[in-house]
Amino acid sequence: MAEATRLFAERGFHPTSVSDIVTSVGVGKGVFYWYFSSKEELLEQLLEAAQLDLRRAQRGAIGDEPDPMARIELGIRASVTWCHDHRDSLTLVQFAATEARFAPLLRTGQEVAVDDVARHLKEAINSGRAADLDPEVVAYAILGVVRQLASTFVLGRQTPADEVADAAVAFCLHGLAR
Amino acid sequence: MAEATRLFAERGFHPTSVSDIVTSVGVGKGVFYWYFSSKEELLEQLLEAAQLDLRRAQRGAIGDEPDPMARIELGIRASVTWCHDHRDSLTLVQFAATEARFAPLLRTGQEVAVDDVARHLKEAINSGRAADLDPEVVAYAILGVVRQLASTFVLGRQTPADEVADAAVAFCLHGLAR
DNA sequence: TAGCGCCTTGACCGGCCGATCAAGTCGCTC
DNA sequence: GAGCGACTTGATCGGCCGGTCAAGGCGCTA
Repeated sequence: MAEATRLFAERGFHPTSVSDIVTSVGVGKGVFYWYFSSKEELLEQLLEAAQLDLRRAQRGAIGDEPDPMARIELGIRASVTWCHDHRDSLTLVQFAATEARFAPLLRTGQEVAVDDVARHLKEAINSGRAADLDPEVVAYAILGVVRQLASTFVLGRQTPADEVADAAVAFCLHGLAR
Repeated sequence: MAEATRLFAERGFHPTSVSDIVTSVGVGKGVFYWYFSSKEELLEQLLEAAQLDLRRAQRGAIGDEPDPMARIELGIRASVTWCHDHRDSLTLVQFAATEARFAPLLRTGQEVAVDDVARHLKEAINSGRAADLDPEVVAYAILGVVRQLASTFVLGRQTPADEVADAAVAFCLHGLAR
């Protein structure tokens, strides 16, 4: 339920009771436990759906672009846009990452995404278009930039997604030195 | 109490009860409420102490280095090292950032650190040593890189702090493109 | 209309947890 | 040693919350 995502994101997972959710949706508590076996399972499903959706957005944006550097850029842009369009999911993911129970689930999905980026990077390094750094480390660094800029500027201030994406791409590609 | 930080970090804030803490420390519950007015206040104090300590470490590392680019590099290295030496505090900060009650406290401290970096950046840009990007945005991007690399490699795998710091500096300074 | 299974309700339960507080203990001063 | 204030104890309370369940609607088939 999208409504549950909103509530969790707005008030936090622990402070939001099952009663809150069902009241806000306008149903009885039983129907909740008919569809989900527990409050935690609901969160797991929300997280899985969010990850799936993000990856679909990334894959869609990349399409069959042949240039590995362009693929990375398109992925970054798609991620920022996705964060813009799914603020609540982003908040939820960020919370879940701090809970030992849910962290493994997220880590798995994150590793898949990182591996993807790292693959493009290896290709770019081989063709001399990218610096010869550890692709995995760089992939995590990119993830960090996107995460931080998205949560500060997209979530916090209401900066337009494409401005944020431009900044993220510029920084990731060339760093700050001249 | 350092013990409380450990417990919160290990099991999470909400799942750790006040009883857990006092039992683990080996005192009665009353003594807890003698020193802290609530469980939340304890967390606030832990967070404030952590932020203060991190900033002290950064300031100490930077010293009176005249070169703005070198100041930024020293700051990055000091941050990674601090994360290495205070894993529990880092975990705690990451959690607190996702709770609406504590986020403002953290944001304040974060803004101070970001402003610092942004100031060095402006200086570097004026002397032509850094690219002409928005200093604030770049400062947040650096923060994102440090955060992500620290939590993945320092917290997760047991990568030595200086290796992680090297990678963070290399990426932040020159990006991934060649 | 009788019977049945899917879905829904919301009062209720058991347990936990943050917070309180009456009852101390200990060390200090006069 | 009486008195006092700083500190500690742990039983106890009130409330909340995840989860259960007996009861019933509602639509279907026969």
